Parts: sequence; C-alpha cells; structure tokens
Amino acid sequence: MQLNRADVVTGALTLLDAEGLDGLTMRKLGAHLGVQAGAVYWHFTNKQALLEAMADRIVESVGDEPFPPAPWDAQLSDMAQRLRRALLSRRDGARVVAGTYVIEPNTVRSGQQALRILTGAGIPADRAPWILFPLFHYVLGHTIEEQAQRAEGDWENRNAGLPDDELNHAMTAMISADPADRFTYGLELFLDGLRHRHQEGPA
Amino acid sequence: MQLNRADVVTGALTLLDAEGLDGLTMRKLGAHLGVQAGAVYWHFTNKQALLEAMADRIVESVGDEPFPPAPWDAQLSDMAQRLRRALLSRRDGARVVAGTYVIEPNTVRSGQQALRILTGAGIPADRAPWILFPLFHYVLGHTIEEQAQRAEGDWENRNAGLPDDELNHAMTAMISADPADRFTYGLELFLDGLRHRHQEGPA
DNA sequence: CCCCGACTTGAACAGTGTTCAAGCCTGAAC
DNA sequence: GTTCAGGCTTGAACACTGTTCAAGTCGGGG
Repeated sequence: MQLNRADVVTGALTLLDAEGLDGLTMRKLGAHLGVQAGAVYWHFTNKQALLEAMADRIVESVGDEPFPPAPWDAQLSDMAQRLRRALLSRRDGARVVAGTYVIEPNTVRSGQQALRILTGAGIPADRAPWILFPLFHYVLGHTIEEQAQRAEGDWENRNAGLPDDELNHAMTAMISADPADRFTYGLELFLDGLRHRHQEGPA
Repeated sequence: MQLNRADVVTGALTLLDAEGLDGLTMRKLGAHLGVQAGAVYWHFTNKQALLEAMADRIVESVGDEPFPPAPWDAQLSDMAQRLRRALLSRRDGARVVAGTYVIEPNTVRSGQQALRILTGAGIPADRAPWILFPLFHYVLGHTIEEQAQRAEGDWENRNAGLPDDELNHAMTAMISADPADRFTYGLELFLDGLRHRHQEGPA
C-alpha cells in the first residue's frame, strides 16, 4: 500500500489526537500507517516539515467558507472564534501551529482573508497587519494555555499552598470558568480598542 | 565541587543562551557544570522541573522593583513592557515560560502585583484576572514569534514565492519593522479597549 | 514482458531523558 | 583523631528519539 503526502498528514493528525504532541514519534506514525518509520522521510524531509503540513491542515477550516456579510468587527470576531475552534479541534493543536512559522497555502489564504476584512472597513492596508498579528498572538496564547490546562487537570491541587486571599480566590475562580467565556472576554476587550480607534478616524 | 539548585538554574540559563532551548540537554548541562548528567537529577526530579525553575528565574525581574506612582494604564503598560524584556533577556525565553504552567514564587508574586494595579484602579477583584490573562497571552504570543523570527533570519526569502500584491507587501513591511514598535502598537490597542470599558463605569 | 522510477525496508548511527547501585567526600560527634 | 552518616556524585546502563541509506519491492507504461 502506497502513501502520499496527504495520507501521512491525515494519519499524523489522528495519531496526534491519540498520543498528544509529545507522544507523536516517527516510529509510532509508521506503525499507524502500516509502514516503516523511514518511509515517511520520502514524503517529508524531516519531522519539522511534517509538523508544518499538519499545522496548515489544522488552520485549513478557518478560511473554509466566506464570512457572511456583517459589520467588520463582527467578521473579525467570527474569524478569531473560528481560529480558536480550529486549534481546539486537534489535541495540542495550538502548540503545533505555534511551533511552525507557516508560509503554506491555507495559512496564507486565511491571513489574506482576515486582512481584507480590515481593509474593507477602511483601515489602510499597511496598518492591517499591525492589527492582525496581535489578534493572532492573543488567540494562539490563549489556546495554548487552554489546551495545556485541559491536559493537566489537577488545577485545584496545584495552587493549594497559596494563601487564600481575595486575589488568589479570584484567580482560581477565573481558571475554573468556561474557557470559551474567558476567550470571548479578552477578544471583546481587544475589539473594543479597535472599534474605539477606528471610529475616531480610520486613518 | 558541590552544586545546589540555584547553581544548576544559573548554569542552565547560561547554556540556554549559548545553545538555545533545543540544544539544552542534560549531558551538555552536566559538562557545563563540571559534573555528570545524572547529578542534576539529585537537584531536580526531571528536566521539566528544571525548566519550571528556569522560567521562574526569567520572570523574576518583572516584579523586582515596585511600579512608580502613575495612572493605572501606564503602570499596566510598564508591566507588559517589563515582561517582554524579561522574556527577551534569554534566548528562547518566551518558549521556556510558555512551556511551563508555573506556580512558583516569582511568578505568583508578579501576578499578584499586576492584579493589584487593576484593583487599585477600581476594577473588581473577580474581574481583574479576566483582564490580566489576555494581556499575558498577548505578550507571550508576541514574544514567542519575535524570538522565533530572530532565530530564523531568512525572512526576505521565505515568502519570495507569494504574489506581490498590496496585502503581501504590507505584511512583509510590518514583519521587517521594529519588533518593539509592533509590540507597543498591539499593547496600546488592548489598553485602549480597557480604558474605554473602564471609563464608562469601573463595574 | 520488462524495465524504470516511485516507493519501502531494515538496520544502523548518534543522540536523548532517566535510573540506580556503588562510591566519594564533608562536617559533626565522640 | 577517628568514626559515622548523609548529602552528593559517578558511570554505566535502559529504552527511546530523529535521521540516513544501501538494498530491495512493486506497479504501470512502452
């Protein structure tokens, strides 16, 4: 049975869900594909290249369907939510994407789509990336921690030694809140700044 | 010559600067400390524990000196800038900190300090972490990419294959801009949202 | 039918984190 | 001044990692 690039990426993502990023080894991937580890190296020059292809696949769904007509801030919010969902759709998805500086088809396409939302709102093209990157960094940073927290699980115990003052109480309360709510709150904070700056002159 | 925990962390950070995170191995660390690799395992149960101690040391300087009296937003901006500088002070510093869910002395102390800035501005204690975490995620996400970009170097060539339209041009223009400016721009965007929300009622 | 190039094997290489019995070395107790 | 105990280190091993490569297999076109 012969493989192709797409098969390898699909198998690698399935294995990622089963084993996590740290458990994703070339030998296990080979076994999962019914093939020797070395065979993968015919399709990808090294593991890093494979991870980049995986990252691109993970991000694929972000640009799947066009953004329905809506105010620019709603569209941008939509995109950020899609990105988080895409990263969450695979175990350690955020870490996979963060570990690769992806210049691959889907990633570039999604980025361009996001930029067009901003320029469509009257924001100059040379300012748009300055806005998009912070947003991207926030989504990535949040989702990395969200998935790390999911993997650990023992959150109640970890800060058992801390003094039980008001601030630590607020901290643990937030940590046990719904991650989706936390994400949306931070996202809205960022969008508020954007709306505020945009209304007082798009230049 | 005997070691202690602090010596090991110091040596590990020196080695980190020299070799990067991927080149930081227990054997090299042993050699650097004039000791066998196994000796490190008397001081730290495993490499992850060592990395957590390193992360805590990296973050140490953030809470070094108190924040000078200033409006709350200026103080928060100051903290974010300090955090970025602390992460940049060591090669791959951001990745080291991102890879560890640190509940260690310095990290907790800095976090509390930041929360007090917010509560001091009249923000309720149970809202403060909801604001602090997105800010933290942004700083981390930005600095990870900043250090990754620094390590790669070949940015002009990587997107050579892309069409030379206006959006890609704006993208590469931003990528070659001063990272400090990019960081501050995103930070101000976030703070704008915060100021906006805060002035229309701190509750 | 054969052959060529796309693909796979199987074994090896150098390196990784981690473990552990055995030893050393130091500083306190007698 | 000698003994003793513990903190600390050694050195070798274990199971595993990514990566390479000569040699082999296999399928479809001439």
